[in-house]
Amino acid sequence: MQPKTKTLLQKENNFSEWYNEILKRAEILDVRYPVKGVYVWYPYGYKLRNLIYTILRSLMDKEHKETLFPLLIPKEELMKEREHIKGFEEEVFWVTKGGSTELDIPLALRPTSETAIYPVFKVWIRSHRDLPLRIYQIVNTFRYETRHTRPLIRLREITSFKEAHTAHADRADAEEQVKKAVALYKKFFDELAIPYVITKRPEWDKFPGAEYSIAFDTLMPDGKTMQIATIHLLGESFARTFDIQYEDKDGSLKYVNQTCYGISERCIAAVISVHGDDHGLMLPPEVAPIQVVIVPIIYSSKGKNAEGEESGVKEVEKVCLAVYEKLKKAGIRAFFDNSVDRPGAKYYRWEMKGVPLRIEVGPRDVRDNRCECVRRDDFSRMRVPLSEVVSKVKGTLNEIHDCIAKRAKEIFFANIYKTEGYEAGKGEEEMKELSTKAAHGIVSIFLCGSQRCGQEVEEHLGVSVLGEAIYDDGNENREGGKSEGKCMICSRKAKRVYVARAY
RNA sequence: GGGGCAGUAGGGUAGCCAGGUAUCCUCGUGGCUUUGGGAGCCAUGGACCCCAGUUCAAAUCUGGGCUGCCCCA
Repeated sequence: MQPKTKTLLQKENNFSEWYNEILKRAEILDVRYPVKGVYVWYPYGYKLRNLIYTILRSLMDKEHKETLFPLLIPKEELMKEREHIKGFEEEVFWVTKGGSTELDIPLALRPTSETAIYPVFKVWIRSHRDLPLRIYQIVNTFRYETRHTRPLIRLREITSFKEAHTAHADRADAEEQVKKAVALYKKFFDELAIPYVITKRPEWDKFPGAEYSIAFDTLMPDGKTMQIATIHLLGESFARTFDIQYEDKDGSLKYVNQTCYGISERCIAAVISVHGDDHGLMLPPEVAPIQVVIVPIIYSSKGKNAEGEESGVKEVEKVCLAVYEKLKKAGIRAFFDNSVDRPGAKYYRWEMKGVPLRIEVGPRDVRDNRCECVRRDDFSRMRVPLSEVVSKVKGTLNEIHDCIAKRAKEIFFANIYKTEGYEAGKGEEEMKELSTKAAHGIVSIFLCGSQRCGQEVEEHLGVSVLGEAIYDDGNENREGGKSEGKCMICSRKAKRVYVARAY
């Protein structure tokens, strides 16, 4: 009856430990592979990954074509774009030998694919009719991280990098694409019920080679923000480096204008961390590998009937299977847990794995022609007549999505602290308060664009500047507030900027 | 980037200071009894991160490597 060693986890008090335990117990990732910063996907975790990426794919496929470029990039290509390579140089894995023969040209394992893709863009793009060109791929990329690696978050092999690359006839069209990408990512994270802020990264923190970078950040339970998506306007810099030109209607040769944008398995880390609780994972129904688990309650403690146990067992199983078939037919990912464990053990197992809804069927239910449904998000229990199972389950799954989305948003926005005046942080006390707020959330202040002021704030508050708040319109949660003010350091003209401790 | 700690069965641990017999829990397997919130009993299986050094003898001491974790910047 009493749990002995398998105690509940504590998400709030010790997020780090909670996170590692969850990955293991819910069978998402096995961290025992003997190479630093690379991990093994368990089947259950892999299924979760694929369901999440199915959503992403279907969003991408509307306007992009999926492709696949090679993992290996010759050194010359990788080194072509100066700014770009400066940003990655120290993180590149090199293949320098074939067998025992030293390679003439060292090959890089892609840290990202610009330099693999753009030489091909040069060949593919000839006329204005080839534009806009929008492609994407979902691949693994490699970075020699020297800092502390963390499953799904800081990896040496990113296994699930969705990167999109687009080429356009002019800058206006490229900028339009940036906006579309932002809208697309919004939809994606809304489906995952992950809240976010969108910012324009400061000059000193943009993607190497980009004109500007836009990023989505979410808030982790330990109060640090995590970047979960980035979108870059590349302009003509790569086009000039890789000589990607097209012939315009008037016969003139012009450089293309480019964008690129990406999402990695950090989005999975976000789903796990934002929604999970002390019982384990809590998956949005859209991406749950198992949406409904059916648990049979074979005997009641006193309910063996006179004809012997067999008949009771069979009745319960029959009803379970009937429910299972119905749900399956309705396109719901259901699982009938007919294993030998006792019911309680099954409850704990499937709660850990984040299954949104559990259906229990016992002798009493069979007798009354019903089953019992228990929600993962609030553990509420309801009795459902067998004839209404499918519609009730569908409705409840939708409700669960809305509830966990709402809960996640409330927590998120409760942890954004907005200042209005440039007086903010002027005195010791004020600075202290901001610092406290920044310790477990996001702080919104006014800053001019200079790196000096940015760094001063970073040092004083122990934070990173995420960037200028943008694309706020249309989000009911970002209640008003001035968008322009005076820099809290130098009091020059400034914009609203988010700062936080970041991953 | 700087500092600290650790690695013992599938998982979690005791033992290490002070060298000699590896502890407990969980887990796996077989069996019987059980089943409305982590079942019980019996039997059984399984480990000292790697390389070198010191030593009659190394999980234990020394050096190096690999891997993991924590704190600070």
